[in-house]
Amino acid sequence: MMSILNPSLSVDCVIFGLDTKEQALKILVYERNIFPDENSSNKNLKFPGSLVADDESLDESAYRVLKELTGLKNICLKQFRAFGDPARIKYDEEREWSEKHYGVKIDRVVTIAYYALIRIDEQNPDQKLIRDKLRWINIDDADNLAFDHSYILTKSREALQQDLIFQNVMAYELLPKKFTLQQLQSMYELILGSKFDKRNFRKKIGKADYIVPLGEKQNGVAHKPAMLYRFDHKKFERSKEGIRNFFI
Amino acid sequence: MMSILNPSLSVDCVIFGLDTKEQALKILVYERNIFPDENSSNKNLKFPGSLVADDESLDESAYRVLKELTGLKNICLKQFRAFGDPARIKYDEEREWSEKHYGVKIDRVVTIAYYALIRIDEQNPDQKLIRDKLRWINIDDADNLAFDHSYILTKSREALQQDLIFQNVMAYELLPKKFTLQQLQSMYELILGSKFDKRNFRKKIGKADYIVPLGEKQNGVAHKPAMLYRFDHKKFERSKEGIRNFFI
DNA sequence: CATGTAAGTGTATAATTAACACTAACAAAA
DNA sequence: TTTTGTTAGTGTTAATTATACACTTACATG
Repeated sequence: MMSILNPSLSVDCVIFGLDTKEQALKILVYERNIFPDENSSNKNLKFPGSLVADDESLDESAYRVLKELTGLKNICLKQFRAFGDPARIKYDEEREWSEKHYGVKIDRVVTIAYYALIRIDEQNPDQKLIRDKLRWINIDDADNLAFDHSYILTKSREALQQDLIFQNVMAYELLPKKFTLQQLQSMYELILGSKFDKRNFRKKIGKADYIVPLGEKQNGVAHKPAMLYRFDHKKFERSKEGIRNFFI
Repeated sequence: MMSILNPSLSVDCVIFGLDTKEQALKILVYERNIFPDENSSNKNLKFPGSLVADDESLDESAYRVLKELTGLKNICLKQFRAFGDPARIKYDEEREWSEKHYGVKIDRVVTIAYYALIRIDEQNPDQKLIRDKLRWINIDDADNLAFDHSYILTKSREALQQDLIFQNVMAYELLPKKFTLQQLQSMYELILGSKFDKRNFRKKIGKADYIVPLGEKQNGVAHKPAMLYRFDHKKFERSKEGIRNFFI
């Protein structure tokens, strides 16, 4: 039994996925069909989202969306910004689609935006649950999305970069359970959009006790096999308690 | 002519004020009288805020609040978080007050929170405009505020600290036009809640070209007069363009 | 067994941080 | 006019961290 949806409040989820094989950062988009002539553009693509039910918190709403639309759970969502321009809904077609979709009259909608990080991995059973209207697109191709979602994307990426640099966020969700240091470095590079020196990177990693080497190596690769590592969540949490001594 | 207020959307402004004389960080609160027996507690105190009008953006709404309630303008507001627990309104008295105040039926309200920084300064003419229901309270005394405003305060302070450390935000709004390095250091210490070494602090400041010494010194003080400095906004903006080279 | 490919490793230099104590300049009081 | 109290202002050293840079190793494949 669904509660009443608030017609002026929504949540939207920017879901970043790291494609380790393609070495690409992608986002999950929901495809509608409200502009039939625009198959080549992104006007039909939006982020997974929903109006907020009157008895749920914003976080609950975001997790509900994620679960309903993608089947994903146990992933970490982070609220990063509210978007409330009265003209966010740009086209009549979009408003009509929304009204039909939610069954309520819609005027102005303020959306609370979240981002999440997951890995794109065919071995990952969760992936099967993603519905057919959803698909991954490369983040570099994600211009001109529906509503103000391109702007939301820009802001989400800024927030992610900030969090990655300064808070060491949950970016490890993006990697497989066992990963190589090259994959780790590549993740940083993809998110931050810059390259790092391999040796210096590994020196830093060496100091992080929460990146722990398994005894194990890659196999089946046509080159020197890399050591596999895992991420220790407990040690990570403990390390984050360390005092910040930065200023200015 | 006022537009229609959205009964489920509000903005709230956490306004930090630096009292240079008292060396204290304060916040601006609005006093109501809905719990007559609670003069000693903070249950009657809330942040300046308002429901959002249907034709204004969130930012516009926040600036309107600020101007209507305090007369302040030209100060920088920063959105930092949305708060949407359905049980944010804790007491019937609060709901009744809100309904009477805004003249609409109120159920669940999601608030978008902003913070701002200003200096508390009797020479500052803006200060005269602050209305009688508003007053400054010391940030350390600000427990048990109305609604979830104590929680909002905690989060706003975290956001401010983050922004101060990592972005070098507009904290210079907190200082008088001409300030001493001691005042500057004290501002950092009050916001971040820790102490710094004077010499090391000044060494860092020395590298920031946007803190420029006026030729001038303090006078009338019963000790060696300090050099006065000013803040150069243009140089500051330029310096922020510098590439961030942090990672991990 | 030759080839291609990514893994893995060390050092020297520069830059930054952290810790630490005395003298100088003023107003007010004696 | 001298003394006292108070805050301003200043430099060095040692430790840590950041940066730049090139060759050898281990595997799969042909």
